Amino acid sequence: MKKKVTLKQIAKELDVSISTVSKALKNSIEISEDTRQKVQAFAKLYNYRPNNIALSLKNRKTKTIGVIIPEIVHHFFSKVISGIEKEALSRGYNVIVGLSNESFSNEVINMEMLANGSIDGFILSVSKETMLLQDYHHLTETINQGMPVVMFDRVINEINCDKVIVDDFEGAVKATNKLIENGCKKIGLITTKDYINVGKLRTQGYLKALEDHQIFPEADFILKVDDEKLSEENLESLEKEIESFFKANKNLDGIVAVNEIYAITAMKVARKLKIKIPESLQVIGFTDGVLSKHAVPSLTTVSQHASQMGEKAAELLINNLEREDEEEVYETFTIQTDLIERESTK
Amino acid sequence: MKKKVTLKQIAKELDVSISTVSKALKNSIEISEDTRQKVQAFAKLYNYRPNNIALSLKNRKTKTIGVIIPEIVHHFFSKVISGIEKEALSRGYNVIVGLSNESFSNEVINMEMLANGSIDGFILSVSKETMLLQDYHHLTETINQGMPVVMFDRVINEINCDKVIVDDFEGAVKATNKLIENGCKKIGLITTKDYINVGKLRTQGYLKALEDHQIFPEADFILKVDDEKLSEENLESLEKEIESFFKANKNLDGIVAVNEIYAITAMKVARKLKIKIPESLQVIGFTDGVLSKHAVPSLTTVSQHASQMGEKAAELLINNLEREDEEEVYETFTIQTDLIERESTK
DNA sequence: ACAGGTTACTCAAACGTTTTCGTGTTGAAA
DNA sequence: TTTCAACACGAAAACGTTTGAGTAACCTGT
Repeated sequence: MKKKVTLKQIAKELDVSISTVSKALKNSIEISEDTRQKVQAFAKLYNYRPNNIALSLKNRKTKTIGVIIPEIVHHFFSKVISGIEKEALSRGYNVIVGLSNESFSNEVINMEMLANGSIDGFILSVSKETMLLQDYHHLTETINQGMPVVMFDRVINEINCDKVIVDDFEGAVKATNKLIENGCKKIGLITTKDYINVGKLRTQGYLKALEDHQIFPEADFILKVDDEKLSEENLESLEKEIESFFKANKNLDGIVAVNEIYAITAMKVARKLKIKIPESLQVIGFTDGVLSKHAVPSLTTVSQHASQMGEKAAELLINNLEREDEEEVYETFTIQTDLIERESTK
Repeated sequence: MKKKVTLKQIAKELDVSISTVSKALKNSIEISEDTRQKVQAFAKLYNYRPNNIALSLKNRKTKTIGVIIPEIVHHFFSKVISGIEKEALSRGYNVIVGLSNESFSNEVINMEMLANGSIDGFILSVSKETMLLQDYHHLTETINQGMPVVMFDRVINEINCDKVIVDDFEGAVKATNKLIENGCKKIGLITTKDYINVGKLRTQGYLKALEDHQIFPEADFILKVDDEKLSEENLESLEKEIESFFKANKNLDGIVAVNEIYAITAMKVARKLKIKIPESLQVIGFTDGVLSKHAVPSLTTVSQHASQMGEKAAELLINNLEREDEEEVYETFTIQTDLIERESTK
């Protein structure tokens, strides 16, 4: 077991100073051709690699970015991470992830753990609890300490930083328009409670599209799912809610759902109620995940280009980190959505 | 913007030495009650937090573990990560992820990036390409340098380190037995090429179960999917392969598929061919992901307890890191599978 | 009054780098 | 022979922390 070799050890072996070794490895002209070769050969032989931690300490930067997300077992978020990772790797950065599990305190703990020198900047999407509590002190504090932050998807408007968001409003408009074009007259919406920003925006988009087509929005056609009681395991309550929603509104011929699970579950319930898709009910979801692709019928969906979001977020952060001048102009980048048409619409 | 405060700054402000500040904050008895209070108050006021990087350098350990996986947009792997994260957080460790994207060179690059001091140990599942090439020098080298490694799921037997594996063999036996119990006579297997270890083991389990019940294994009943040409987007080739497999073996009444996608696709093809599930064909998959849960009919599946795998892997690694004595006894921990019965079997 | 013992601190080294500045040796020009 | 640049290298500081060893100042007992 040969431990990692350091400059000091090389220096001792070759009977030169540490500085000489360092310079030789950097091909400094201060060092004679002779010693340079000797040092480099030796370093290669012992597979010398500079110690990252020492470099981080010296340079006051770690070349690592911290990512905090609510959960990772989730197509959207894992896709965003893979986008971040891709961009990070290509620019020589590492990615360290923290999971908040939708909990405020976990989010705070994770950020504090990372903010003490471990990383150069944050990319994050806040937890539901944080949005509910509206307590952003951990965000303002880290930003105040001079650590750049990029928020994505679930962003906080009051916080002054770079942001990458999906054009949720426009996505919902597109989806709703599509259904209207396809002849739907009674379009239902399955959405979340309003404190989730993206749910709210999508709801607004849905309403806008109706308005544009002079369709009067029926309050009954909107189901706001209470997903407090909804866990990965407990999907039955969701099914029940949707089932009574369908039963209460038998004449629905189109559904916009603000996420994949809602859409898939709606299709499942429709099947149970012998409602034919897409003949008598057309369904459009959000988030182009595995479920949409593999469902039967496959689900028409609004793609949010999660990977692209991640890449953009990483790009903004790294640009910020590597910018010389300290001008603080924050950018909000909007990712356009695409409607991916599959079998659940005509 | 107030930058992070250091010991040195506190020392200067209070006109004491750095050591005094450090000791005062650690409640050392060497320091008088008076100064201790003064220092602690000041530190609290300025929200002092020790710099992690400096600590890492000093202690020669980073309290960070590196995780290398083939891809993250994948229910199994993201679940493993969440298990790792959970255990890591509770023991004060951070998690830094590298994605190999099933590529050997990416795996090597990622490992090299992290092995130079950034982390204390690795948890990894090797890429397909690595298994194919059978080039493990990056693994042996890091282990030789004294960096602990824990492999999970896709492990290399030749490498001497802690391992966490799924009892793939037994899982396949259970699945196959279940089908036999349920009255299936002609059970097909949809599997991968043999170089994927887990695919191989599951194939062996399938064969063992048949043998135990004196059922002669028909070579025709085994489909080895060539997933070189299979991407996330390109699922049609898979569908075609399975369709011709079904057409060539019309009398199949049971299917064991070694992963979720194969199983779901098999169900999709069956539906297309008007084969009723579970009446005339029963299907069991592996990996209890979202697809299994939400498919119609929902899929009976062999659960691998991915999250538990992650936790165990992290536990093994951290135990190893924190063990005083250097006894190198490597453990291989096997996670038992569970058969989760749903609608795709009788 | 003085040895010996507390008390409350400071010093300095160490972790592994990079980099500025300093310095001894050489060779050549004056 | 003197002077000065060029060359090749070393010393030391710095990043932020911890910690063992060193040291003043004071107190206690005889």
